[in-house]
Amino acid sequence: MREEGGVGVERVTRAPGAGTVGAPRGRPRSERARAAVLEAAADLLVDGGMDAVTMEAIAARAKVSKATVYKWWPSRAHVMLESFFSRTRETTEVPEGLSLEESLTSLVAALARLVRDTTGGALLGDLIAAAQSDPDIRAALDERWVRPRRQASAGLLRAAVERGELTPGLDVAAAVDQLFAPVYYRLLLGHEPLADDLAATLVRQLLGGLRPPRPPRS
Amino acid sequence: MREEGGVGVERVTRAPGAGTVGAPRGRPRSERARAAVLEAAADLLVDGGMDAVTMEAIAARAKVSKATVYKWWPSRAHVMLESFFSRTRETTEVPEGLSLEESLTSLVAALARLVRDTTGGALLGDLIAAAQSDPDIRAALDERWVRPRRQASAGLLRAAVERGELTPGLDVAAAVDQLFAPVYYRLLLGHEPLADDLAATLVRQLLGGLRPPRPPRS
Amino acid sequence: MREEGGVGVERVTRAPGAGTVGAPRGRPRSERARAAVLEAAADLLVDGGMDAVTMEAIAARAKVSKATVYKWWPSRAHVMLESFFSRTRETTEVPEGLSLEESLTSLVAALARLVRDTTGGALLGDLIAAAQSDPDIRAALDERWVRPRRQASAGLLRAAVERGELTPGLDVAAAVDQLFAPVYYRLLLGHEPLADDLAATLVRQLLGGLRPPRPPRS
Amino acid sequence: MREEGGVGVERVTRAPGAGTVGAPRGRPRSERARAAVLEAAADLLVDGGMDAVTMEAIAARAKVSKATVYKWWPSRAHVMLESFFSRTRETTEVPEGLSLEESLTSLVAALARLVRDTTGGALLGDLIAAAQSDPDIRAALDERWVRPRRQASAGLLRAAVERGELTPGLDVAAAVDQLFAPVYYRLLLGHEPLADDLAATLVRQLLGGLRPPRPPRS
DNA sequence: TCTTAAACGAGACGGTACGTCTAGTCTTCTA
DNA sequence: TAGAAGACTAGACGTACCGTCTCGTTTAAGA
Repeated sequence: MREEGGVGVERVTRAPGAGTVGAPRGRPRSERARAAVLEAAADLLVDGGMDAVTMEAIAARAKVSKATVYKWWPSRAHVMLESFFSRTRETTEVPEGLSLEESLTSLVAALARLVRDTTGGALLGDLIAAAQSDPDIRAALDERWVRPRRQASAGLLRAAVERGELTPGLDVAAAVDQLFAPVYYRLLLGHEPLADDLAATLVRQLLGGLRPPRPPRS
Repeated sequence: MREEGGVGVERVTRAPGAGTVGAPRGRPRSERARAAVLEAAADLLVDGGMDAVTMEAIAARAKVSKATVYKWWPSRAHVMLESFFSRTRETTEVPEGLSLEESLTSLVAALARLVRDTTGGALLGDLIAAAQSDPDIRAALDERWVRPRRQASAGLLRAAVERGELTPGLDVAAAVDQLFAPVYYRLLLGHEPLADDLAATLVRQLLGGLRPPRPPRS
Repeated sequence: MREEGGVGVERVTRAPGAGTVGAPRGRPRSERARAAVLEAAADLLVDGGMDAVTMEAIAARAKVSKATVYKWWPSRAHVMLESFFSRTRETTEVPEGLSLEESLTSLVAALARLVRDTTGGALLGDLIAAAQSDPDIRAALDERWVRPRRQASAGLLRAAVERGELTPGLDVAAAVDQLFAPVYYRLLLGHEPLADDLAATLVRQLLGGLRPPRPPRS
Repeated sequence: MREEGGVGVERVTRAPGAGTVGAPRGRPRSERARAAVLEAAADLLVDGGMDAVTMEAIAARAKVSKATVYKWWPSRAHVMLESFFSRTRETTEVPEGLSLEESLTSLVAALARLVRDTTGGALLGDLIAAAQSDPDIRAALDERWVRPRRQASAGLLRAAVERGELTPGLDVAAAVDQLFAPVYYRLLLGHEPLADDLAATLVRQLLGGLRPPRPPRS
């Protein structure tokens, strides 16, 4: 029932191959319906919490038939997934000419702002929750969200190692987690606020370590 | 309706206070039913996933009336919460005589083992998921799970600062997150395995930092 | 589990046998509880309808334990049955010295007044309803309510036949029904009101027939 | 919520009026489901008594979802009501050319046979019982069952009065009750059997009265 | 006075049905 | 062919009442 192995968010209506494919037969997919569904899902989440986001409610709010929703998204989590990506045009790129510390801080801070200041935060939390019981969601989150961001940071770290700026024995995956995991952790548990300077603190503490700076030499 | 602000797991049948409290009236609560429910919830979770843990299924498996389940737990998440705590007799204590690094590693490793090797891992993941839409669960998790563990580590760190072993400018909360959050993160997203040496790596990298050991002196 | 074949309303606490039986051991039955239950049942019926008369509600309203109710009455219908009889001290006797027509009218009118003007009406309707699915109730109603009243009227009719006042070919049972059934019918269906002169009309029409008073003589 | 004042049994799918009404949108109602429910209800009643007719059991036996049953009938009594009418195609018409006595006997006997010999008897008894606590049922029974039958008989009686065959002072409503109420009475209480000749007896006794035929004239 | 025994209150328990809700699917007509 | 409308099956939800049970407490009569 699930085609193409997982969560296809961007569906290609026609194959863009070389040969003339001919116009797609029949009524084309309604762009209005697609957008309305994604917006309805986000709206419902924001002002009713996760439990309010039912397929029924999405269809009703988007003024779309339930069958139409099911036709294009296999579950409500998939709707939220696409809704999340469609409104999160956040980039993983980093400005040129920054120091390692500045670059990493920029990436972590971008995530923290997204989580704290936009509806994307709630969406993301609920998606991670949904991932606990839906492997499909978990895979999609990993592929399309976690992995790209981790790779960006991992790339910076590896380059720094090669430049001799970081220690060669570095466990890159663990280091990346030590920068980003706290943000997710605070999103999900809420035990501490996501302060403005959190990103800088995380980067500083990780790069520099927690030991005292340097015993004054005589 | 709920006493003592949220999820009471240990219910005191009679206050052992000074004054005579009087015997509890009526048929006493069935300990058998209580235990069966908690076990049924854990069993269902393990061999059917989160979606299999319905109140209906819990009652059926525990051979207990649905009304009895609802009488003592307001939602399935509360059942799982108590189930989790009742089978997680994990301690936050740390052996005496260990170095700071060893102590922290011990704590992180204990969490990683719990998450990776016991049913507590799945329970914990689902509880964090449930916390996204249930403030009651979130509060209970924070109070009874997150906070005690964080305080244990934070205590160690603060003591080390006072001993001069760690830098005074330390952001303790952030540091604790940098040690533990990666474990939760990997539990929830599964992007990387919870390797045996992860705890040691996390502690080493945070305490020592990522910079090369000794800048070559001319 | 049901002793003495059906609905025993008056329970004999001690056997009145020849020998002195001695007082019954233990705490005697609480007359207060008994009365409170019967009253609670009637009250609930009156101001909440049949559906409001649950064993739970009866016990609560009577401030009596549910177990106590079940100890003395096997079902709510039995409670209502006893409640009905205990507050219906209506007699089947007829004053001396009345004509047949007057006697019958008196009996029918007494029933009509009971049904129309007292809470006994609602009770009786609900008991007949309950009798449709509970043979126990049906038997009790027949034995303790229907039969005595029918026998009183049937006796009057049979005596009149013997006096030559009524036709010998009379079907007494059918005649009794033709006098009383309309009252029950109107109670249960409510298609026509229970007018004051109904009893007189029923008796007159049945005794005298519907044909014109005097066939025109040539 | 209920249209057309109560229990609508025959639902008009489309108004056949002058204006074009347009086809009904959506999937049409399943006739199979409707019939199965009605039959299941009757079957359950017959071989399990009134208490066996639960919505749950009806749905299960009809192999229909509970939601579907609730969608079309607000209570089990409504199901039984429609079930009763759908299988009771009994008429109120009377053959031409019969005497008044024969006509009335025919009507009463038809009712008695229905009550005694078909499943309609039990259905009817339970509907009258249900009417005691559900005004909706009471109204439906009155409108669709009691009233039409009473009017048929009342018409015959009134015509006879006009022909001079019956006394002008006749209370028609009471007379009709004296013919039919005994049948209902015996159905509900069961104190006497519904004998074959009951109808004839009731009619004869009412029309002719109970007094001896005619005192022999010298 | 003390023992014994039944009735009583409170209330937890295993069940069953309730009536509602959402998930998904299916069927029909319309655009 | 997509979409809208909406009926359908399946099954969990949380509640209410059922009738039973297990306590501790009362209230008498008998020892």
